[in-house]
Amino acid sequence: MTATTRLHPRKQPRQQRAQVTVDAILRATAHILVKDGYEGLTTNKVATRAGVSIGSLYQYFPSKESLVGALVDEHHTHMMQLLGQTVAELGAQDPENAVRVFVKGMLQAHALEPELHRVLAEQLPRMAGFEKIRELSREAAVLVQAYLELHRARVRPRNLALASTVVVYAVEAATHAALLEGTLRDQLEALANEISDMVIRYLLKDTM
Amino acid sequence: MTATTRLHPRKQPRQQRAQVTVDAILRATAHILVKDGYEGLTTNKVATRAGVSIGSLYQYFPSKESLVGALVDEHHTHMMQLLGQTVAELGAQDPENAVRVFVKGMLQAHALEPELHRVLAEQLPRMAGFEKIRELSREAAVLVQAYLELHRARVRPRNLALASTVVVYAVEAATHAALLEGTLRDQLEALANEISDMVIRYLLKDTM
Amino acid sequence: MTATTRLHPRKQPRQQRAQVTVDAILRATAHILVKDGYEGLTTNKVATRAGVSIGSLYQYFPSKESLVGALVDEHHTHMMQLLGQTVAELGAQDPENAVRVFVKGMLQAHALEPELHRVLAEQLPRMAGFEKIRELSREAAVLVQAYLELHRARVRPRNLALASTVVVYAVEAATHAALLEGTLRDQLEALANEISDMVIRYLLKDTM
Amino acid sequence: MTATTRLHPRKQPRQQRAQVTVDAILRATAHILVKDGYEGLTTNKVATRAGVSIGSLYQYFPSKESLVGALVDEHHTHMMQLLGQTVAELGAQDPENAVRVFVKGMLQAHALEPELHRVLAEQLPRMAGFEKIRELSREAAVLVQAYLELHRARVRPRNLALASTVVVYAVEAATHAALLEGTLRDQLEALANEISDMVIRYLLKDTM
DNA sequence: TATGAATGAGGTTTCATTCAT
DNA sequence: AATGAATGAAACCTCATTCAT
Repeated sequence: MTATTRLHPRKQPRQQRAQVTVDAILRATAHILVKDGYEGLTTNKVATRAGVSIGSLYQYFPSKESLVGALVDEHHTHMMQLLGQTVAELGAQDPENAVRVFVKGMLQAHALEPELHRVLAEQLPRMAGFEKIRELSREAAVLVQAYLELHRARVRPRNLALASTVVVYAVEAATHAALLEGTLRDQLEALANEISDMVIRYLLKDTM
Repeated sequence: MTATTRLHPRKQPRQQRAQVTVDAILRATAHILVKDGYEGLTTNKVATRAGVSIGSLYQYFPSKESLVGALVDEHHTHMMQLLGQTVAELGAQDPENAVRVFVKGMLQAHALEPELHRVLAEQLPRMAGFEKIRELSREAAVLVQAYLELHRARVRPRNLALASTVVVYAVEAATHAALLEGTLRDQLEALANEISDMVIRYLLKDTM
Repeated sequence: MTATTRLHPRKQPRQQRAQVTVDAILRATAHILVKDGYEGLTTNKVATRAGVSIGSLYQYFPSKESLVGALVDEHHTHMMQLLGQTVAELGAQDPENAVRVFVKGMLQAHALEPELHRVLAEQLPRMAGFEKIRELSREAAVLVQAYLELHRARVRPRNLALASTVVVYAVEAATHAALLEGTLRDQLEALANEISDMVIRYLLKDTM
Repeated sequence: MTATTRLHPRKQPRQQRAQVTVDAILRATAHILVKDGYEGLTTNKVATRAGVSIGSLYQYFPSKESLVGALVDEHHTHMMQLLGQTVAELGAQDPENAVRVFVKGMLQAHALEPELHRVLAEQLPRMAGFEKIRELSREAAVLVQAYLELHRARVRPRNLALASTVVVYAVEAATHAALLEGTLRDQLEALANEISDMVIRYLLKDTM
């Protein structure tokens, strides 16, 4: 027996009924995470809200961590799908528009389930299996850096790794601020413009 | 008034040895928060590490939350002191240098106790008494906006409230990334320059 | 609504073995209350004596108070059932006999579990949920007053509310004294006669 | 070292200052007992309310029990003094008046500090040292029985021990009911008359 | 397979009491 | 004598997890 906790779902549900159960459990987990935070998340609460017995929950998730881990995976996948579509559109654009599209894409990705995203990003203990949400920035930075290298001629900063990191974290932070802190939630359009302006002026030569 | 848990220290130590005890408890709290995260923080661990009995801990802190709250206050005060000094120097500088000084100040403030800062910023449940660290950004934004209004002639964006928010969150996020994610910790100088470049180009007319 | 502790059972047992558990817990509670008093009652002692884990206890009783409250309810119900039967027989009797029957009924009701009754009546803190045992007297007084009003012609005192209160408390006290103080426990018959004599002479005209 | 807890005050205060301290402590104990019940009585609360340090409290009372024990003694002494005076007047009265005087005396003795009396009578754990309040009835019964034997010619019941017990407990219970349950507190005069009537009719030949 | 009863380690907190100053 | 800091056993209670049905 290894010392690590089980982190992965216990089995793939084969029957449709089982898939329904797994979904109910994940939805209940998300609901309680948003309502009560990670501190307030208990497996019994999840089971009750999902309308299944605690025994059934443990049929599909061998531990509390595997439960949260599965939700993190799911949420991460959703966001990356959306972001992937956005990035796919980037090549066709001139760099300035590309920035605007990317920033808007980031905002949209975070708007998917903003409250759940906040809990997953801010309140999870730092354990194996929970890192994916925070790694999202790193993944985005890689995509951005690749893009910048393709358009190196138009790019002003020389250290592209550093520049892409700065850009991604800045965009991400402003996005978080906007969606989660509430103050900016009704001026998303204006905000997207400001962030885009900032990034364009920072990254590109001879603009605006 | 809601029936929340007691959040404030229970009594002021009057003898010197009591002050020593209180300090030891707060140091132990910080140590364990950094090592094990909020999830791993227990009052018994704190007391043991502080070398005092669990009873002594509860003489001064009526609940686990009050313990963390006191640490948050302390850390917040330290950071604001440092940041306050930085801001005091700003008036004498021309805007471009002011940005560089400010960004450096933010980096220094976060470098004070970076790992503790990370836990306090990222892992605390959202409760009354734990918000101060996250409000730090809002406080900084107010300072920045005041500065921008003074130098409005040199400032490019028109919506100063939005601009200062974007700037502060961006700086803060890049700072976090740098100090906490590890990858950038040995290129702080370069990072400060990049962030400063970004902010200057975004905020100021006719530069660089 | 005040923020009092939870006072009511947490959930109904659905399987039979759960009912067995709940019963065992209540019996253990009674046993320990009698042996060690309310001060000596701890949830761990109860669980151990009941032969269940502390967790099982808290599945059914959300707090120590709810445990005692449930026992109070149960005991109160038992006593009122017995007393109700006695009162039902009263109508058929002439008043003098009715008194003798009632006094005997009170003695029997208290003889049900005299030591438990003592603890419940004498040692419980005054909290919501623990009042029922002491209210028993008030309930009995209401029954008595109704009876007196029916037989007003034979009754000597004019203030029936006062008279029934005096009678009930006097009977109750003498009963307690007899069953609990020990000195009188082997002359219950004689005692019942004395109390009845007293009440009859007090309440009824032209007797004895 | 014996296994029993220390029950008696640690030392007689010699100086007047010390007597003041002891009084303050006992008054604080009474206050908290009335306000919070025995459950809510803690030595630290007592010391704080008395305005002395916890250390000083333990100079005079070696344990919590000795503290309550001292208060019980004091209260018992007060009541017995008052009752003693009443009983002293009894000899000069004819039996019927004697009963009325005695009942009134009982009511007065209980009216001394009714709320404290209630807590001491109803909520103390059954330990050595706390029994005095409950023994009060037994002591009163002895006095009553002595009186009845002196006036045996006028007394109707033959078993004087039983009769005096019945009488004393009945009086005591009605008194408790009156002073503590609240409903009767404003008709004490009428109540004294009812109780007296009851006792006279029970005890004496050819009356009323 | 599904249920929910049962478990118990371990968490937070209190409070009578001791002891250094 | 007085202070109040310190102690720690023991209380209440939670919750992830197991297992009998």
